[in-house]
Amino acid sequence: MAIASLLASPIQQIPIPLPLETFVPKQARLTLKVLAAELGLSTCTVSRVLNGKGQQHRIAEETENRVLEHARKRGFTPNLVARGLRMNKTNAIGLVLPDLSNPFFAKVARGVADVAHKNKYTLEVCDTQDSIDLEVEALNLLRDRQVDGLVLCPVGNESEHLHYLASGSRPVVLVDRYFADLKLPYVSSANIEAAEAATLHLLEHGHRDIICLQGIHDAITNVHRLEGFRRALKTYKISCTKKMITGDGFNSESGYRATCEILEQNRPFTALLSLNSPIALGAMKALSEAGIKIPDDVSLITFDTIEGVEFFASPLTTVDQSSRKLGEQAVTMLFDRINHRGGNADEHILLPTTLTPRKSVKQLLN
Amino acid sequence: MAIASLLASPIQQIPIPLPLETFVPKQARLTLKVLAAELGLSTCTVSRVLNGKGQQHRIAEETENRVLEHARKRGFTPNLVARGLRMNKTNAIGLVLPDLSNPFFAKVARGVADVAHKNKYTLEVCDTQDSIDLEVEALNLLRDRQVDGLVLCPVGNESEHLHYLASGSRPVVLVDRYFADLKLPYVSSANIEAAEAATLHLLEHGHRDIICLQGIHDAITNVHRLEGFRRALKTYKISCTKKMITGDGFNSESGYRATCEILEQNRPFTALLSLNSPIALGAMKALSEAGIKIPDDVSLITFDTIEGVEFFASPLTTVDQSSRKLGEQAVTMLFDRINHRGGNADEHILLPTTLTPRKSVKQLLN
DNA sequence: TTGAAAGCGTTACCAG
DNA sequence: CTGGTAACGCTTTCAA
Repeated sequence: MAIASLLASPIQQIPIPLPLETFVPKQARLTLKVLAAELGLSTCTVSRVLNGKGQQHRIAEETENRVLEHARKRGFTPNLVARGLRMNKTNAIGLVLPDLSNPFFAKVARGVADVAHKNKYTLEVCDTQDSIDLEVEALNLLRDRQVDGLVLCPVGNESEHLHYLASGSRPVVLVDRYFADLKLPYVSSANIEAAEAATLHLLEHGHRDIICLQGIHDAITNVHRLEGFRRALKTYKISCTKKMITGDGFNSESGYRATCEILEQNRPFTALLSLNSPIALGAMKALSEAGIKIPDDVSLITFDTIEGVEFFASPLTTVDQSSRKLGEQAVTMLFDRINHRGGNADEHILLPTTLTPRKSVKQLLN
Repeated sequence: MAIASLLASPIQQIPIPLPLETFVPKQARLTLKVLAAELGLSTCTVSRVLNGKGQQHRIAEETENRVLEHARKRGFTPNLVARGLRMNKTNAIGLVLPDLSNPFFAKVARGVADVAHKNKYTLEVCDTQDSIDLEVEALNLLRDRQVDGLVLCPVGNESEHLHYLASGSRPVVLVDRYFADLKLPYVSSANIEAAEAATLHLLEHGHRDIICLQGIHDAITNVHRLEGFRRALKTYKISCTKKMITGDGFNSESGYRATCEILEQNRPFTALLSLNSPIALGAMKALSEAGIKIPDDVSLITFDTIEGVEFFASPLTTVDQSSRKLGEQAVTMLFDRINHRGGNADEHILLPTTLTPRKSVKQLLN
């Protein structure tokens, strides 16, 4: 019917619906190709100019200016994924660490991020939540994403799953924790000396019954800190018994539990050495619940500082690592390798630590 | 000479050095193509099987198993950069925030990281170091890297450089700080109510001379917290004068300076409301230097908690945000958009906060 | 049930 | 001084 009436009036025009893409022209993404077309040049010329290789290829200054100007006007930006594929280089590095919400690691991350940025690199971060499975997963993911290198702070005490990294094609640098049998460069703190100094500090203040609250048993940082602990004791001719070491994790729960236990068991002690700050916080909780005062009843030194420790009822004496610097150093070493500025698997850097005496260590008279 | 002697003994064989790559065959990367060749199949078949589209394309079960088995044996892993280019989807999201080493943001980051991981996404993190220039740079970088979406915690009080994000093709969700005139979804805390509750807490304890230590003036979180402050005062029929608000940054320096100033000027006050924890720490430093005790001489409430506040000489009463949840919520909203599960620019979520009374607020008798 | 071939946006080799 | 063309490793039509 409608058609009939239309046919009856041949003058009337029937609008022919255009295919949708004609209405909404599929807004071609602004690529090198369209840029080149608009300029009447080839993509490679445009590419060269935009990458500052104009001189190198003796491109006419006028052409160069035209390209630059037009690219600016059109707001062209290169697709870094395409570039990454082509160049087999993504300009991204991976950072794998156990817990971003732990201030120590957060500061390491900040250090890594800053240096990465200075080197025009992007940072792909994976939080492994203290799980070795997630760590493996993260490592695989970042490999598949073709990152140019990796800063890794491994969790746990197994290095089995890491050995292949040593022979991999992309450089890896460990930070904080590492493994002696692993052929990878690392940067960490001088933990032996740090623990030794801390323990000596206690000993010099007359403490003889010291208990060390440790973290993960086989973690190298833990092993080293224990060694420093023993060394100091030895200097004072004290033999280090099993009873003087307790705890099983770098978290506050472990610190809390361990402290509760030694309290229940009535083990004699006048001082605690805590191997990181969450442990110390846990210990303090246990002590305060038991009505035990720091430093009057028990002295305490801990690794790693805590924001605002100076305002604690008993400001803690701490052994501070340069957390930020650890990150900076690690990623600097990584870039050395990425850019083939040397660096081998035996490059091991240990940053110095600082003992900051506050008010948590009592001078015993004896 | 050497040549002459060589010519003299024609029997002697002169080893012709092979080009290096003949010695070390350029170990072809294990790609779909070589995998397919090894199997005597086409790349697309292999691709389909490996992407679990075997059923969909009715690929013979036997073929499928052969592919799977062989891929496993050869340890094939896909190049995600290539896939990203092809699919125009990188499975990466960007996270832009002012300072990773600030525990609040670190926890937000942790929240984002966890949810991103659950969704099989990688996180590209940029620390803007509280600089608007770095923020712009980060935004551009992540755009060029073709991230599928962005969680942004903007710095500063200008939103000029962010408006274009609203009309961009990739979704963006703001977290913590946002701008009223910016058409972007956000998740933040119920700051007005939080500040109101905190101020009321002080008022109920008899405080009438309260000074608010603020952060960045025009930051929305700051504006809202001030509004809550004023609301509470109004309830008590107190007019809020300029003298009751001071400070100019969300950092400890600002808190320290501001507190020193009001002390020097002898402005009367019995309580401080600090708008974040670094500010509070700065204020405490100033107070302690002046020999002023909390809560005896001055009461203090601060936004955001501090690790171990409970062990402070005067454990601080705090207004706590669910920092981790902020991150989780933001990135959840982001994924809704990335996956086209709806979500519009007007989706604004404000998470509730908690007031935790400790010992830093004195009950005044009057 | 499988394959050929195009194409994502770059860069780089080799010509001219 | 500039351009054609072939990759990079993958996915996806379309065809068989």
